[in-house]
Amino acid sequence: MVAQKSIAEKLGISRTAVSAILSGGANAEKFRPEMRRRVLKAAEELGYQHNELARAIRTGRNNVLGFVTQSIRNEYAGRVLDGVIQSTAENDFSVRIISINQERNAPKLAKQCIGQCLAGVILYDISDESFLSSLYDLLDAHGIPLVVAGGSVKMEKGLWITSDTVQGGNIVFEHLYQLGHRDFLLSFAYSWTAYSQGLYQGFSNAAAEAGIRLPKCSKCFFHDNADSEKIARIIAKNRVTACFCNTDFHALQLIMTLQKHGVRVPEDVSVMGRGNLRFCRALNPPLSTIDESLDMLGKRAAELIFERIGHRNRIFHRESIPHKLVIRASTAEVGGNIGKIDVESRKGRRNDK
Amino acid sequence: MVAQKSIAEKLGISRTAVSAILSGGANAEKFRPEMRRRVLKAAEELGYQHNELARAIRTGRNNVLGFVTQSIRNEYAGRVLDGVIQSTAENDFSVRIISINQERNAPKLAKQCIGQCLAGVILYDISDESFLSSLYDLLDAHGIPLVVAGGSVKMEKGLWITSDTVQGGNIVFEHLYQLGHRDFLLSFAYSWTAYSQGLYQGFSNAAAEAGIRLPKCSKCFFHDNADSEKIARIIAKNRVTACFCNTDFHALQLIMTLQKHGVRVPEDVSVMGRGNLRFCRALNPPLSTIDESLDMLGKRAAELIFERIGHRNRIFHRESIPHKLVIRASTAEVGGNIGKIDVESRKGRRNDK
DNA sequence: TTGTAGGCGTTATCAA
DNA sequence: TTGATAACGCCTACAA
Repeated sequence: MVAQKSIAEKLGISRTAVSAILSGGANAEKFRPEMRRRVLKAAEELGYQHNELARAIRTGRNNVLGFVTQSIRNEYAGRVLDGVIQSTAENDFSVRIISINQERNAPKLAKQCIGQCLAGVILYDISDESFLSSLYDLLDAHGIPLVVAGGSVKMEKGLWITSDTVQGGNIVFEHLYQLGHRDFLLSFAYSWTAYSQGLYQGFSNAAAEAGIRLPKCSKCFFHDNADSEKIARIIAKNRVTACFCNTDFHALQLIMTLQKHGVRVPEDVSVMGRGNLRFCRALNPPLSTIDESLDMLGKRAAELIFERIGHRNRIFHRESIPHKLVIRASTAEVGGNIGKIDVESRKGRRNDK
Repeated sequence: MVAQKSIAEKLGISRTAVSAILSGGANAEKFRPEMRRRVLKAAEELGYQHNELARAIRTGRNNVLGFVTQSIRNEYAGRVLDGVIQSTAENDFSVRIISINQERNAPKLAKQCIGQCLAGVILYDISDESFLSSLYDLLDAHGIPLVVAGGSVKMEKGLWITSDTVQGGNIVFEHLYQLGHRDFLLSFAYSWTAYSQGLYQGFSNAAAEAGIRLPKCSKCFFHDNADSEKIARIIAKNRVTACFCNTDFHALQLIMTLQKHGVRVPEDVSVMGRGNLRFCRALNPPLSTIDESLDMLGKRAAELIFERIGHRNRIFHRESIPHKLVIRASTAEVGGNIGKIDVESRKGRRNDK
């Protein structure tokens, strides 16, 4: 390996000079242009490669961020990571992936992060409170900032960045309400998560403001494919005209099931999802959904770390990223087809638009 | 930071002893159990954390692999990365992500890899030959092995691992042929890639062996949603009973378009995709497809690097991973519905099953 | 069985 | 403006 030493020896100058010039900071300015040119030229000729590890060990800072997640093989995590990478690339940092399947071993994870001298750690989609808490403490003891992204735990320490779920539920309601819908079904998977709770809260708050008290059937959960049949039956029985699913996958399943039973989307029932996954636009009808701006989430997570690096005081910070409404063709105005299908179950329907 | 030095000072022993004992190898065995216990206990008490960077700089090897890709936000790359991570975790390595959007700057990338003392580099889905070639040379000069995964360039140096596209095309044909299909349409996006070429070759080879000369209409390419209308028309006109799309996304689009026109899948036309993406099982009908075993691809890529570490001789190695057939409900036996729909365009059809 | 000395490549500090 | 010295944390050879 060609190190600074080789250059110094070749030119017969000190290693100090070589280091200062190659690092290119304010120190390099002090040297004569002639000297600088000679060093740079020699470095080029010898094929010198800067050793980041040596720099990191000396300065005590390694320009690497850790990205911890349960699984990287889903589109959601990929988008967050993409945002993190964008931000780190701009700041000459790089990203290390740490995948902890179901394991929640804080000391072990902290050991990895500290051993690699990470400048900061981002967790995505991990919501085990005691795990997060002890991990935060362990890293904090070494001055390593931790950002929890997309988690749904309430903890009064550390840096947090989440999607604004309440706002998300809000804009879904507004969109559907403006289309004239008054009879809703919320079909949620993972209903126990804070994420789902937030969406529901945002939706029902907005509904309340609009003078609509959600009937019992409007909070309803399903978890697998089989249950989308159940949802379809509930929709038919309860004269529901709009359904909000908390993932695009579930919206997809529901649309397929509805269509199988001859229920048209959006003519008979409007359907919305969440995520704006890549397949949404390929569907028929293309799926209306809300987009979490997950790349922005990742980007901000990295930025929060950059802001914290160097400050050792414990700080509590929480911020959220708003959802964006993505209107496609799976949602439409209500009313055009009432009475044309499934007449019996709809005869008592009020049209309170 | 608590280093070995602190432990040595506290116990009044040499740093050598501490290092040997903590590293836990054969050298540790030489020390008295009593001594070992004392050191381990002190390490625990003081909160000692092993510094990987210092170890790496001393030994010259950093247990980190680089994973380079254009974009990490798609399901394909995520799966490969997942496989890489699995394999690295087993070997106490970790993974660094390097995202190079459209940029193909080999010297810059090599600099990053060398500067971080990476033990090896995996490229996924990058097919620029001159870029790959010079990157290989630059890394090779520093003894860093490079694995090209999923690329489609033919180059006679380095380590290569790809999906067995010919075999993939083969099993698609076999599956459809066994179902009685004789009239095919291949609808490919990115048709210029070696990947697509391989699939086509595998399919047509198998067809030739079965005594079927693919008619002109059997090689047909489309790139966006609008064109799936065109494909649907071609299917109707040419009495096609089975269609193979080279991505699940395109299969999805096609199915949607066909259904919109009242063509039933699989009763009227069988459709296959490639990728086994997550949405496949949520479709109606669930999509039959071929799975590339991308996690296996990533796993093998990492293993190839582990095998090469330490050997500095240039070597050429190429291997491929077979596709797996995933049969769902979008493919079915031909014949049940011939003549029932779209009679005009089908009346001349031969049933040569 | 344990300790000493030296070095990996870099940077910080201080002196010249 | 440049150089000498030391240090970061670890490991390896060799000596005791």
